[in-house]
Amino acid sequence: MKIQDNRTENRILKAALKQFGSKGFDRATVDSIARVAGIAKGTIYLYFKNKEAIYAGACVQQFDRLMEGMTAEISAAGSAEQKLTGIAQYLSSYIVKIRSSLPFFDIENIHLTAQTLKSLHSVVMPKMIKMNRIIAEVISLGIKDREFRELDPQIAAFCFISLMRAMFMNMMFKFDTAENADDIMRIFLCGIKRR
Amino acid sequence: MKIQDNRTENRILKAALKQFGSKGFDRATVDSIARVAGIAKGTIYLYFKNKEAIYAGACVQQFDRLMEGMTAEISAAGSAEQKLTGIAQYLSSYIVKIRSSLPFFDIENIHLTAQTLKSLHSVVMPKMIKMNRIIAEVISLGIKDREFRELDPQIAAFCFISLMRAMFMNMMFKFDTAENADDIMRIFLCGIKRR
DNA sequence: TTATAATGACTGACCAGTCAGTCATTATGG
DNA sequence: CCATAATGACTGACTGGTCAGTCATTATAA
Repeated sequence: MKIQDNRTENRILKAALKQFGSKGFDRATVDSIARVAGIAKGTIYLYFKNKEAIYAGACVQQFDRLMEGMTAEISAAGSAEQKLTGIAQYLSSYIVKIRSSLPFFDIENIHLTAQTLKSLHSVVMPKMIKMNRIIAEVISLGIKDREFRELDPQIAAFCFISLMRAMFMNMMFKFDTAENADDIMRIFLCGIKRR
Repeated sequence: MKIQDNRTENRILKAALKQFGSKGFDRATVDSIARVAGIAKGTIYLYFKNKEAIYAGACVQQFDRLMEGMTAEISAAGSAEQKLTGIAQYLSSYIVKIRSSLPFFDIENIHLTAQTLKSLHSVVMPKMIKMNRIIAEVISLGIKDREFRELDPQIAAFCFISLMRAMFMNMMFKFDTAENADDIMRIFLCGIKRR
């Protein structure tokens, strides 16, 4: 009962990720989330106030997991370039793991959803800003070490994240990613490295 | 029904762009499109088979307009770098013009929608591929002129478009774009230029 | 007068959220 | 050790509201 609490909530979030990921907010039904989670619809409302809250919950969980893995990569030894490459690889492996729910990570989709569903904005925005800051810090480090040229780390971080995201979204629709990923990374790194 | 009233169809598409742009496919109602267009709902169904067809129509119209403007920039004199900068500026001005409907151009949103609404996929995909090819051709030119280094033009084009899109989406939510745009362009150009 | 264009009330399907009731588990007390 | 009571997690039929698409009717123009 008490212990199961967590299990049930997690089952809901897992099902929600899958449903929202594959169908988007509006087309995923609470019924379908319940069905995938293997529980009754009513149960969901014991754990979440409404549909938006389910979405927000899944969002926060995923962002937190991503952030955790990224910070692990950053604290590993190596140059700034190596850290960025490490993050890219980590993201890549994570994304493969949750492949079928990938569209959930379409940040612009989150943006859009957050715009429509006001309550999401306050939950998701800080996470996105934090993620940008974490990358920006790595780039700052690279600039200080004269590894990268002098540029605005925030903007470079924005480019990094945008390219990552675009690449993964692309991966969804074609299946020719492996070598492209390196090429894209190279363009980005050439763009910020000292020469 | 013989000679379709072009004016009415255009009013519908214009209203559709606004509604789909600000609310997304599912939350924009056909009623609201009719209201904005200043006609009755039934009239819409004289011009479009269903809601999807309205979306597809607006999509195609916007892509075509964009493509037209881009090819104009490309045929202007100048280096490949100048052409790319020209395209970026054109896109920027276009986007400012249709500001309130910007999310409509969230390509990943289209991706998502297209996945759910299979019929869209076949309409939108070729346009996206064509857009990528147009940019790739400019980059190929730059490589041939030894302006850019040897790299896969398709992938570089993908990076260019991804960064453009991300930038414009960002513009939607913050308002600090003007100078950022240059910085982002510089990172990209450094990434592909010969050194 | 006739053909065509436009209208908007209506329908049927769908879905978020509710709530009265079930049942397995745990607590109590004799 | 057993019988009864209390708990609360879980259920799913139901409701109220929304919206895409239809069609009988009306307006317009030729």
